Amino acid sequence: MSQQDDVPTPPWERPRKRQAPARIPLTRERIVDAAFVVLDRDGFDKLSMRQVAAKLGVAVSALYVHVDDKDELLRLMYNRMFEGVDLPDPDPETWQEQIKDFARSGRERLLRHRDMARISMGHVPFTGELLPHIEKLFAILKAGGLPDKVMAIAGDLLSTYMEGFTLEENMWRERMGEASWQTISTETENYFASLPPDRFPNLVALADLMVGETNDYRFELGLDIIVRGLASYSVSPSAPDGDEAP
Amino acid sequence: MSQQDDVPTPPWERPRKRQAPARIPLTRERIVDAAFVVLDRDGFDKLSMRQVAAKLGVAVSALYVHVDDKDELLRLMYNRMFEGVDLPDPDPETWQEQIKDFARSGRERLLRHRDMARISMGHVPFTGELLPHIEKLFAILKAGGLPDKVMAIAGDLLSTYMEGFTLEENMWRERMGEASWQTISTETENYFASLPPDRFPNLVALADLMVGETNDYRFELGLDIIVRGLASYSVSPSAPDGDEAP
DNA sequence: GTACATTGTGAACAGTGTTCTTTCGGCTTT
DNA sequence: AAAGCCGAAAGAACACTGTTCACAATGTAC
Repeated sequence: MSQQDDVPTPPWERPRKRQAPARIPLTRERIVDAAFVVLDRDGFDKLSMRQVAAKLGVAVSALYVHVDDKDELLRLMYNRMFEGVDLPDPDPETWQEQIKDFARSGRERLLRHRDMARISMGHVPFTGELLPHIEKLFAILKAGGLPDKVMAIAGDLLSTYMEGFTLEENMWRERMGEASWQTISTETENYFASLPPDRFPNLVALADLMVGETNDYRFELGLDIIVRGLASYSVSPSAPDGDEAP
Repeated sequence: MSQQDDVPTPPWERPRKRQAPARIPLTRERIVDAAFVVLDRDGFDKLSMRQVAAKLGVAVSALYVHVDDKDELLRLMYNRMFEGVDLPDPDPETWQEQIKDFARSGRERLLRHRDMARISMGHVPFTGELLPHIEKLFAILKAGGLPDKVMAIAGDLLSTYMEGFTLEENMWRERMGEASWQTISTETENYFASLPPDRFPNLVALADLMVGETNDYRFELGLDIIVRGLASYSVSPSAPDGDEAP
């Protein structure tokens, strides 16, 4: 636990000037790292400052030197999600696919850590770090020929769908952690299918489509609906790219 | 606080047989009522079993006779949201408006109580009480000529948007509780407008549209985008009702 | 080598959800 | 009418939570 009983390191072993950091200094980065370890292991409900401190082998109060709040810690975790995001340059030909990629990579990032969607939800989505991404998203939408008022709401629409869908995904998996996904989905499908068909004809009929399909497939479909809706507002001549419905 | 030192009420003052229910019995209903009072007064973060008990003038442990969990209490609050919901019978002519009304009334219900959106989020949306509503929503979508696979995802899409949008609404108002809405929105607009225009041309240009518009307007617009996307999948001949874009 | 400022410590405070045992009140049964 | 009973409420306790405080150790600067 304590390394105080080591002999002092001889001078010729000290590489440059002082000492190689024998005791790794506590930094925001290390705290956030530890928080993610705890999150993935214990879930959001058990993510406490004490657990994070324990993971680092450090007293709780030490965290508060580097982090104001638990809220700030969560904000740092939230911001980390956007590290390395790189949206492509807007292309009027493929803007719909570019928008979809934006949402896909968002969902991917949310699924990377357990309960991440719960942290993401409940954050006003305008921390300074992600302004560049919003800007680029807007650029893509503009390239698609969308009017300003639609652009102004499209960001909310997309992130809301992406976060909400992923949150629901997360919840199904969390709420029944023991049983396998296969078990749950067939059980749920059977439940819907077993409802009285005179009162719930549609629920019975759609039972397999509601839970039987892959989450990936359902996400894609919802995404396509949104993008079609956006495209219907496009004023650019090349908006309907062939497979538009009506 | 305690009424034990009262003299016993003389018999001629007892109205009928016993006593008029001097001590109103604790029921789930009364507990949920009190919980809503606390919620509206103190917000979700301060909604604790102890506060609810205090509101009822009762010990905390008394609540657990009627309610298993805090989770169950939240579930009861969630279910109350759907009391009195009455969707119209499906009409192929106006299904788009019917869908919109569904989302509008949902948002309305969510805004009725402070932080209600946070309770709603984080509930797998299939409690038995609201199966009838989902069924009827499906009926409306079917009347609109939507294929089965689209119907199966449309519910998620709509409720996700409705809840996510309202949650964000709630958050803006909560996070800066003191200042007026007017103050906040102009401040935010100024912030966006003051960004360096070479790096954030779109954010600067859209500043007024993003925060200047009414929440009602922005909600309607997002709703319209979704419904247009849904309608683009309709196979019924009367789907495009005139003002469809392409 | 001494002063300083930063960083980590341990204890404490005010809350939280939940459970346990005890007490009470109103109802039924003699 | 008295006795008993059983569900419901009370009170205290447990194991947590986020956060703050005064104090000790640490390494840096003069």
